[in-house]
Amino acid sequence: MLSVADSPLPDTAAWLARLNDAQREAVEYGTADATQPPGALLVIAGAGSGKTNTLAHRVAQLIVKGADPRRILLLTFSRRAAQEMTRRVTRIAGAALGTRAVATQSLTWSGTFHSVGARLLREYAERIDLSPAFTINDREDSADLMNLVRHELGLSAKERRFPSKSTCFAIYSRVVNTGATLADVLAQAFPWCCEWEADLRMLFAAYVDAKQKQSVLDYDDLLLYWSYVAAEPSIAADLSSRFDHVLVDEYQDTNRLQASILLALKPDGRGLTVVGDDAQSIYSFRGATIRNILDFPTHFDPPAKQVTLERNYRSTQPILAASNAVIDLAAERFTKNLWTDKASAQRPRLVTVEDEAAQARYVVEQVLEAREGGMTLKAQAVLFRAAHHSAALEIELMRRNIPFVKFGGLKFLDAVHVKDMLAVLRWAENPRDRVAGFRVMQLLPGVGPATAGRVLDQVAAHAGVRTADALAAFTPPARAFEDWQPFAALMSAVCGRESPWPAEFELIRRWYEPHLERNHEDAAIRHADVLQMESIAGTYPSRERFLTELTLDPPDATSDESGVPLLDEDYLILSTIHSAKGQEWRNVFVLNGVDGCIPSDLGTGSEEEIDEERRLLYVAMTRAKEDLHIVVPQRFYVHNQTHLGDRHVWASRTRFIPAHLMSHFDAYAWPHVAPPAAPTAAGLAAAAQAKLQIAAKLRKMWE
DNA sequence: GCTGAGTTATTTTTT
DNA sequence: ATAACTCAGC
Repeated sequence: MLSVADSPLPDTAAWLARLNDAQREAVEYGTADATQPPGALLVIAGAGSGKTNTLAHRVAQLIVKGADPRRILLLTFSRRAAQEMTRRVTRIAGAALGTRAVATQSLTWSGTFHSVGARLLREYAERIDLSPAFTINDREDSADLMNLVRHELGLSAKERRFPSKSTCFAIYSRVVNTGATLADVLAQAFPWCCEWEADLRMLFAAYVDAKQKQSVLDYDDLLLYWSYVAAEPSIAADLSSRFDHVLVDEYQDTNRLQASILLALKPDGRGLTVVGDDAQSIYSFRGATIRNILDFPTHFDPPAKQVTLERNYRSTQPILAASNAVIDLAAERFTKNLWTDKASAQRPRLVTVEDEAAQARYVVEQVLEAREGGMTLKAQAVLFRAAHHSAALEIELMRRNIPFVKFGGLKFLDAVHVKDMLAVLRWAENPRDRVAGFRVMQLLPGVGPATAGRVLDQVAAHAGVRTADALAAFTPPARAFEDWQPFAALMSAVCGRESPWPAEFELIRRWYEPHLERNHEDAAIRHADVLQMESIAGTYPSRERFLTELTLDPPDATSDESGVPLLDEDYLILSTIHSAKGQEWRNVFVLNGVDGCIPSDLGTGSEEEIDEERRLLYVAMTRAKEDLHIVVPQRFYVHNQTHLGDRHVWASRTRFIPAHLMSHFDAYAWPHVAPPAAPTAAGLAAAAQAKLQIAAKLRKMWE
């Protein structure tokens, strides 16, 4: 890793001077003349090594050196990363370009794979026989469509229960994203569904057929269609020539399909930059494969240039040492070791508490103590493996009136009332969208699946007739008679665009209000959500943009979760580990550092799965800048995990921190039962060993 | 054919 | 705690 010799500092622009040598090498590689894209570049960037900053500087450098920002494609995996990246590129390039900052306004092709895919597909739709007015189904919608198709095929009336709609969809999605066969996916990830292989195959064929007939795409289709477009000879050249530079963040989380898109865009790798960290690959359940990043260099001839960022700017040395020790036990050898010069006497804490309630109290107490010491709530975060792990803590926080925001878990779009409203809009936007129509009509009392199905068939049969007219002509069942007229009138108004966007939203809301009132005890709270939606709707230029962007970039939570604080207030961060990727906080708590949570009981099938769980813990630990607490409840309450009902289980410390790593931690019990004066390493090791053995024996009983 | 009550099974993480 | 399915009653 040399670079100083190639680009002596005096020649380097001042705005690059703050980067370290490796970062600067990554930024400047092949940019002497940005109109001549260099060969492929792989940046292996460890946690906290300034990855986003480096990528942002590289984009800025390309622009400074003459690249056209409108011809730069900047792809990230998550929406949050996309926003952060765009923000930083704009700021850094703005500073570097001075008065020419206007140029950065044109960095238009920046976003998640899915959102960029959606934009491109709308442009190319006509040429691939796809309606440009296609609507996008989120996961729930897709599962609903799967369900509809399943009933039509008669797969619901079997002796043994068919997999649930979301399981069916998860299987389908995995097949698409990994490119593996259905049989392999079932065997590896869904062994309990193997017996349904033939039926599932039939179901998926019908599902694809239904999507095409209805002009709806699911998330996977955005990638799938894109990859086909990119491979289509008549379009490929046009598509790849519109981007001089393609930069990809979080490359370790891309799957086969995404890699194929990149290769189709830049077959020889010229102009292609990917950044990632193999040690932070935690999305294999979505089909992400670590091979993408490991094999990247050799895809090209000559092989891609590789730069490794190993200096960590985030965490103290003790935190980093513990994290390195954890990841070091992975079966696969990793490509780097992080270092820092941030000294600290405070080792990460490993705190044993009695149960989840005590865990919640411990976190609250520590958070408040830190805040009294001057650390804002926003500088602190609580991380956990699964969204529901924070339930006890959320209750405690509400009880004590501590504001918090939760990332991951329940989504705004998952709330029934939000979905109802959206279904009306989606059906108006795309009359062929059966899921939407199906949902809307069943809001009317007296209309069930059968009636709704009949109406949809009639609408579909009279292709030429406007949906609204077909509705008006329909004779509803007697019980739905009163409500039918206003409903038909509403659809007529909305489909006919009688009131412009966003006024039509209000029309729909007024129609929906009585139904909301009738169907929900807590209508008032839900109504507030609908009103909030209405004001959000007003910020979008059109119904189509509103629907697309809401599906791809959903807001995080509904307002009925007590106290979604205003943005300028201080609040504690609660987040799944997955959603915490790329973030950092001064004070980090990791909940349930227990076998069964990390690693999850569900993910201990194979060596690869276990290693992925290990990387999850690594990601969680490396989020901490100054203080890291891993909390280990001894007793753990399990909900209906088996047919035995709720019960307590005795948990043992996560296997990822075995006895010989304990020297990296301050281990103590809370509240202080016995003073942790000098817990000898041997004593701790023996205790841990005993616990592990008992836990293993208990598990063995059922094997 | 619709609704609501009662029964039974339910695998986490995200675009 | 919830979704999905079945069945009795209208």
